[in-house]
Amino acid sequence: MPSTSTLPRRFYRRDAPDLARALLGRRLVRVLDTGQRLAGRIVEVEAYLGVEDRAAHSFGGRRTPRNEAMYLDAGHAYVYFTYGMHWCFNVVAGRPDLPVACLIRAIEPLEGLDLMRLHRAAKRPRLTLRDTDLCSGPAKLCQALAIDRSLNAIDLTADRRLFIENDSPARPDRIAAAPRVGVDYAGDWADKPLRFLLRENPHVSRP
DNA sequence: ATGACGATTTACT
DNA sequence: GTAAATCGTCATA
Repeated sequence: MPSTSTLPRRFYRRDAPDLARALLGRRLVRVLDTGQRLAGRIVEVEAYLGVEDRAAHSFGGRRTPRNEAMYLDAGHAYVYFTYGMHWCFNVVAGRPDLPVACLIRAIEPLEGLDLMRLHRAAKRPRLTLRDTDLCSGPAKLCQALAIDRSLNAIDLTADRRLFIENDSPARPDRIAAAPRVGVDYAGDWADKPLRFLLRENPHVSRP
């Protein structure tokens, strides 16, 4: 019987591309106030490299109330609001005061699918939700797992509401790299292969 | 005080 | 394929 445990601080303390690859295959777990457990396997992650990365919120050393969590120690959560309606969840990488992070773009739902479906379908009665529609995007998975501002800046190595378990990592030969999504404004940085995903996995945000 | 803009998703032609 | 939805955040004044 395989045992799992919450990933420790040292797991997160590395540069963002390394952490992004290492996160693939791990289990992201959300425990609601009711005790209900929701979880999925991480299948797609993007790396944001910090001050030199034009696509990053911390580009040029920018530090505002919104992105303050990027400057925390590795293993903290950076949750931000965008497009007037969506939340996105990042895992902070690096070390304190280095504003680098990994955006979790998709997970393969494993636990609590019925509740995920309810979360996703709220106010969207016309939407037919296949399993592959539940968590196949950064804002979709936040909806499904009920991740919002209340979880910004929490410590993923210590918080009982949101953490990542030490499941088997993805085999390196199963990992593909591609340009990041939605960062066309970032010039040269838009083309760099900083999006990592599991090959031929149907739960990624796009092939 | 104001205006432009999103690390997106969904609906529609 | 295109466009709407929708508003917090930030830079500028």
